[in-house]
Amino acid sequence: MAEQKVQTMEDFALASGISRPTVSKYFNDPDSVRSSTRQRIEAALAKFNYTPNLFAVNQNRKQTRNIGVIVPYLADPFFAEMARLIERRCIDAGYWPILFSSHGQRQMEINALETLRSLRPAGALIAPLGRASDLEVMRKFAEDVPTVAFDSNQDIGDAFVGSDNFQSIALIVDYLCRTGEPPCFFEMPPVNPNAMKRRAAYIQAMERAGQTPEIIRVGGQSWEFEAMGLEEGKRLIAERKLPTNTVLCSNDRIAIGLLAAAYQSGLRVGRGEGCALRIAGHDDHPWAQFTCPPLTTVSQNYSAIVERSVEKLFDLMSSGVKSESREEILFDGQLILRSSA
Amino acid sequence: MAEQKVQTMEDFALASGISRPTVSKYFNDPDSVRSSTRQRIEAALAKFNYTPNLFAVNQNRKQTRNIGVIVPYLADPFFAEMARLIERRCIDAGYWPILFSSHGQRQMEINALETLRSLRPAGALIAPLGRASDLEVMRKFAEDVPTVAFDSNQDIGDAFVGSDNFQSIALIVDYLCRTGEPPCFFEMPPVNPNAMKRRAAYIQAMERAGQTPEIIRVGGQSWEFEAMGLEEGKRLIAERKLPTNTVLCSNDRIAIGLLAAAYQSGLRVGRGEGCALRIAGHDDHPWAQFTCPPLTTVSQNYSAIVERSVEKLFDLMSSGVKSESREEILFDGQLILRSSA
DNA sequence: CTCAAAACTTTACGCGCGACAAATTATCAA
DNA sequence: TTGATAATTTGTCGCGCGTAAAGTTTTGAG
Repeated sequence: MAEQKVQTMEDFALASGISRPTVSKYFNDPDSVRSSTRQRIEAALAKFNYTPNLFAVNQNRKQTRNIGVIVPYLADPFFAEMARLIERRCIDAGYWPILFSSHGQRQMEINALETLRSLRPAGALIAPLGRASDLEVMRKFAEDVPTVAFDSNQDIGDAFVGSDNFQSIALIVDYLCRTGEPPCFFEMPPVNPNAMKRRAAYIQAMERAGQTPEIIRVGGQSWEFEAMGLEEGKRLIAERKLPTNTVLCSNDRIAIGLLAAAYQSGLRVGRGEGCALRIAGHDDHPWAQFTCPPLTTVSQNYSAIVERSVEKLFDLMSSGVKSESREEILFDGQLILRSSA
Repeated sequence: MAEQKVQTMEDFALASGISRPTVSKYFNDPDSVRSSTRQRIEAALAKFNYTPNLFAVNQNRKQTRNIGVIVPYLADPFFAEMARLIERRCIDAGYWPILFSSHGQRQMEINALETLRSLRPAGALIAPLGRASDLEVMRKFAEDVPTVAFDSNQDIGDAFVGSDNFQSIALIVDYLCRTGEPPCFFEMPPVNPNAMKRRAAYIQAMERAGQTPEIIRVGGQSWEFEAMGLEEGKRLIAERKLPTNTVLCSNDRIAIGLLAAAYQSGLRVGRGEGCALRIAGHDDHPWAQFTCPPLTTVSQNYSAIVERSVEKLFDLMSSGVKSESREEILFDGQLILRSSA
């Protein structure tokens, strides 16, 4: 079989005995051609292993099928998992997700936005860095590209999808108050609005329960939450500065660090007899089930958040009009009882 | 200021008073134009915020500046970290890394390769899934694109960069034998050659030390190593089937699961008095320092592996010729002593 | 000031494909 | 069989840019 090189759609059309425009139509929507034609094309496809040149395709299409996905920190399994779900969902819908990580750095986020823009994406799903974000740049981006924000509500994009921190934090505060000493609150660094909201939600929930809020304050902009939880935790334990024997951590990564600190300090964590400390988290991080002891926490509804984000984005993309009002969609968290609290 | 729309390079050239070919030259290499010209262009750039259309650029360039990066499982922080380092390195060198995750699935890896191919990348850095990989497809890909494989040595690509499992496993086996009961070996699922090599290395090291190898066998192709370590570990402990009081895990994620199993079974882990079990891992996973107790392990030289992979790829890209011999570059591991063993 | 080299401008072509209009052919119901 | 309709073919244009050739200007050394 003389396998001539089939590089262009022209070549392929010739080789398969179909005209180029029809082949083009097929690639845009396989169901738009007669089934007999489709079969002939697919037979040729199997033989020649041709793929349209994505650059040429996207240069000419009015709208590309690219969807940009930007997450603040890919080494955080929470975002890795979200990214995984989003990718799958987009691919299934016939789109091409392109993943960027800001790696916790302002400039990387800006770069990602610029690169993304030059790809003329049909839409974007963005979890902003938060305080480190350049909102100006992001707003300009969102003016041109349908954008859904998730996780961190920075008032950018045409919609936001995330968790209701006030509901979820209240849930676990109530649980902790009901089953033992009221919790103090181990903050995460104020990198994004979630940090602020969770703190406020904690205060609100404590006051409603008639308790005095106690907050372990944390500064900085670092995303190395585990290290922070460990170091700060060791110090607090050594200096006996923990206000109560129950600690609610602003997120699970902080809790993982604090669990390590407790272990290294010889404190037994849990809600049973002989335990000196209760530790709870927030997010239901993929590895919260493997900590020692397994972490009691509030789950974020990963799949619901992804599902609605993508759905909302597709709506925006197809409608074409910029809605004047920014929609905010919040999902409830769920109590995940394990043995750490 | 009448800000006319500057969309194309033509517009931009007109607006900045420079000819289009010169502008084009500037974007390809800012140093290739006279500095006075460069300043004029950059002044206009600040004013008009123009970016060349990536699709048009890449369609015409003989070689794009895209570099494909494929990892088997992005939710694994080891790969997340590797991806992060690779991305940074490529961007610094003026390339555009595009990240794909196979999510542990054969078909996703094939898709990634196909999508990547249609981006006509200048090169690719691939950590293959391993046994689940379609080697046929991968080899065909590597015929057309300069490819460096890392982490998992599947005999594809023009070079391989990774760790010397025989060196690293021997290191920790010797340490464990020297300081206590010789270790048994808790396998990872045989997803890739590393699994096989580490097992073989363990056997070799034990025999050289005059000890009898004891292997806890694991099957399947799952990438959920922690869950496997936890469940299998609980079973083994409950049924008292652990051959020795020292367990060397094939990687840190297995060890994290086993640590959780030990904790939940009430076994104290460590090398001190009153400890029932020693557990060691392999890789120096980003979170090995936060386990309870902190994990003794062998580190992989992340930065060296990344550095050499990227360097090797750039060599291949610039030389243009396919070297007839496949180079294999292995780095030594280093003993990381913490308190789990 | 002179002159060659370097940098620039002008002009033109082509990349691979989407999109469209007009002409042709295949399909299916009556 | 006929006609209407859907599907396909033919032909043609243009997307935004890289690239090359040929002509023009600028630069800097002597």
